[in-house]
Amino acid sequence: MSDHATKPESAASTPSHRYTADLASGFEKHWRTQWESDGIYRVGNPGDPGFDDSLPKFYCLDMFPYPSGAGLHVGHPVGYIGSDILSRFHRMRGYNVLHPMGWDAFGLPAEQYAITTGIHPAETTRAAIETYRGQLDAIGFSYDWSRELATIDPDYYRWTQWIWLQAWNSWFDDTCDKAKPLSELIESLSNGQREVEGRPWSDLNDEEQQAYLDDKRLAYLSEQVVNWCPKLGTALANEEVIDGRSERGGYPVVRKPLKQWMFRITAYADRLLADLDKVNWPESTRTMQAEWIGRSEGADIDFQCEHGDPIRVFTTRPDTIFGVTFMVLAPEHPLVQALITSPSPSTDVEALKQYVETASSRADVERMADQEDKTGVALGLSAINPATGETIPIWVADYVLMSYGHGAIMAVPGHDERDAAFATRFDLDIRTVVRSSNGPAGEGCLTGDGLVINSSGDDLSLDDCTSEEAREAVIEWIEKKRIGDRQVRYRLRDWLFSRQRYWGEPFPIVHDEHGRTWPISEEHLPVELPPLDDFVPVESEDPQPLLAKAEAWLNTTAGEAGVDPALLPPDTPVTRETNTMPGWAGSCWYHLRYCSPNCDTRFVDEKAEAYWLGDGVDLYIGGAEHAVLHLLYARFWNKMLHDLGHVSSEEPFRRLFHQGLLTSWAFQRSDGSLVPVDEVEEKDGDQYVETATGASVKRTIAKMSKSLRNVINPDEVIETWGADTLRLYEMYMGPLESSKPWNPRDIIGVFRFLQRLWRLVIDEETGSVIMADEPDETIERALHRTIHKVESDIERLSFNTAIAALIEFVNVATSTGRMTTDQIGRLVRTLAPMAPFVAEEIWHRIGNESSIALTQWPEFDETMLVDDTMEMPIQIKGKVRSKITVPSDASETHLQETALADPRIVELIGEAPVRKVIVVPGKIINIITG
RNA sequence: GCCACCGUAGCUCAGUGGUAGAGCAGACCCUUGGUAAGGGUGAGGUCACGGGUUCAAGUCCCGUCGGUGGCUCCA
Repeated sequence: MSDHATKPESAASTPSHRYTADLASGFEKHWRTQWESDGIYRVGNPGDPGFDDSLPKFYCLDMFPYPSGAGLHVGHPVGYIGSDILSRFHRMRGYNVLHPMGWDAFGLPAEQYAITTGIHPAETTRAAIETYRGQLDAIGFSYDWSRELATIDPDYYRWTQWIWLQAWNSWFDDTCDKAKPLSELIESLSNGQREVEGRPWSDLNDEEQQAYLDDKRLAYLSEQVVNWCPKLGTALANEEVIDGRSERGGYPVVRKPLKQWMFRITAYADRLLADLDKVNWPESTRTMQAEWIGRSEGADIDFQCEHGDPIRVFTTRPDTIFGVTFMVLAPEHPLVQALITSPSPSTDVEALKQYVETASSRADVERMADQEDKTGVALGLSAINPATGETIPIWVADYVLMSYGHGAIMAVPGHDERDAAFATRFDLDIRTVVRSSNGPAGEGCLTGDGLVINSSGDDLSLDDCTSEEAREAVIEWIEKKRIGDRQVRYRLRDWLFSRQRYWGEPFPIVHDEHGRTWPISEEHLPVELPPLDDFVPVESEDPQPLLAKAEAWLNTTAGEAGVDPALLPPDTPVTRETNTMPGWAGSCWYHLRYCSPNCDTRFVDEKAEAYWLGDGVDLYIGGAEHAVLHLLYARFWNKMLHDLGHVSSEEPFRRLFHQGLLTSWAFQRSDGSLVPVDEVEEKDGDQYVETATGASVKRTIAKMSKSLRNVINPDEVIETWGADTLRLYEMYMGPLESSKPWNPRDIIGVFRFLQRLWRLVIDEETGSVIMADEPDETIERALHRTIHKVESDIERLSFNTAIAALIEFVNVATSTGRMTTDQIGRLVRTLAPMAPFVAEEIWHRIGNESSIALTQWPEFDETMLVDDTMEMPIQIKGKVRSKITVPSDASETHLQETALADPRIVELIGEAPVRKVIVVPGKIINIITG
């Protein structure tokens, strides 16, 4: 059999059955085809014929890729190889394994490309998917391709739109902390169980009712200041803005008021935070999400103002209230706006007006650039510190943000660095009211907790309290005086969900001429993207979504668009929503769709979902760069769908693992600039010079990127070495989670390992199997140890050590003798999850008919893990001085006697008295002398 | 500035309180003889540094230095 593998070698000297790249690629191609036609990686669902739902399940998910035109580089498959090993391992252990793959295919790059080339994003994306699929297949992944999906498929985004409508039709009930259908709210309003600010529902007119409901929805329309990126022609979510620049592309982002679709993710802040304790995720990722959600405990406090209403602030440090020497309002604060229109006599209106205008027009980049250099203007008004009764000035400054708390702060320059910088800049009072509990009343700004001092007033005294006690006392005091109360605040903002681009899911909603919104009914989904051939964003003061260009599609009627006639007469003229959903939409729920990718009656088949996702995805592997974006959004959608009864588990991804970044060598000139890899030559072993100039360059490690020309294509690696070598090398490089550099010179190491393994069992001259009739004892023991080691290493995703164990075994077996076919079978089954092609080939050569992927994982015998005799080191005072060979089960007494009788030990101890002998059976003997 | 992780052979990395390990590179020997060949044998270590705990520390604790990642006007 396997004559596909006996391709003659070009070099006459090479034995014709040696493991070479040619030989490997021959049988790799053969098995790929065979696996595909036998459908061995296909898995059914509960209820399907032959599907045994009493077996345990393993849902092993990869973060699906965005198929870019450039194709895969060797960094992409790192995580995929890891998850494939786990999937294959679990299949052999008797699990039903769901291991799917798909495409995150909406998004900016394809559209940016369309702008320059005019080629429709659908076309480039489909082509990219084909490339990716071919590249992934060559690596030998065990995906169930019958479950393949792409977020751009109308059959897929139909349900993305359906989920969005669920959110649009829901509200968050604070009293039980979960989402409910809006119909329940309407019912409790109409039957009088609930009122609107003291008014019965029936007293509200139609418009008021609508406005009230719209304000409750989980997906709602809101006019707000957004992160507008002129270069990308779209607004971005907070999570997509880094240091005032767009996450993709790094373009400047400015603040602009726009009417946008939002998600009420803040309603879930406490649950998203609390449930981080329920998942098996990397600590760092949980910390990042927790910090992003940013829970702060504190209090709201009202400060009486000279004129008008009191100013409400939020503070986490009520214990420092005696140290409040001024207040600061955000430039967008209503009081500031009011003062500009009707100024008080002491207000410098011109200065104020100018400051507010400058602040609002400044991009966030600038605002953040000068954190040290505080700016601000005095309002000419004052407030009263409720603790001291003193009059304190009110200022306006852009370091206070309207979007957090109440857009106003009580400034405590003695104990807050930002307030301190502001006070110093404008020469305002600084008062120390906390001292360090162990040190002297300190110089500088103590921002932590301590002991409260200088804090006594008429009806409140905090002196000598700890900060903790003082906080409680102040909260109690303000609550009693009814000037404030305890509060918890989150840093998390609602999620801006509209984009002004073309290549995304359209919203299933239309607007009537009165500005009211109407949903498309379920049976008319999906709202398909209209065709468009011009993708250049419209340049205008008021940003125009691209879909506005599709005029024929844009202006339609309620009936045409699919609005329920019971809601709106079919001939009502309506305009469609022109925003599209962001790239994150499709990835929020793809893990659900994989359970039943072709279900056309529901977004996911109920029984399939309950089986595969009853307790969430078992293992989710993907990059750490999604820690607060995709992973937070997907958790939010999952919770929402869970509340509405559509999804079983509270959390989507039970266990999460981040693979490390694959880096590559890069070369640097003496001035620090980078040189492409292909313009560098090696000299004298460890020196590198730039080919063109001969100047010496320094080797560094950098991300793989086109501009450095240090990108390695997996196709080329497979061509040169075979897919098994690529898989093994990527796993052998180091721990899966660490970032590590691709070093072409190391690949040959794992290739040689496969070659030695092959030579161990296949005669290189004849191609026949090298067999022993009787098992060799040493090999048998080593094999049991190897199976044990590989098994426990795979379970903890430590593939590099598992491979090292296999290398050791092959080295031992090679120098010991031959193996029986039974031993060879167990060896290749142990190898199969990591190097499936060569394992399959040998498996068949030793006479098996069915695929190795469908066999059982080999067993090991505990008693075979230890040898009969072992070498034990003897220490004298903690230093190894000698070694003895003893039976493995020797008693402590026997060990002690043998050790003390060892000639070298006798000599070293000499006359010194032995004070103590520590015997750790199986490990070590330590002799303590006087 | 804060948080997390890391520092072991020239490189990339294992190492579970108990003998310091692997692959690659480099050295030597054997085999082979035409462009990434095979086998074998040496060599290579202040486990970043300084303290502590322990019979025993690469491993646990504290500190310092260096690196990586993340967060950062969030009151």
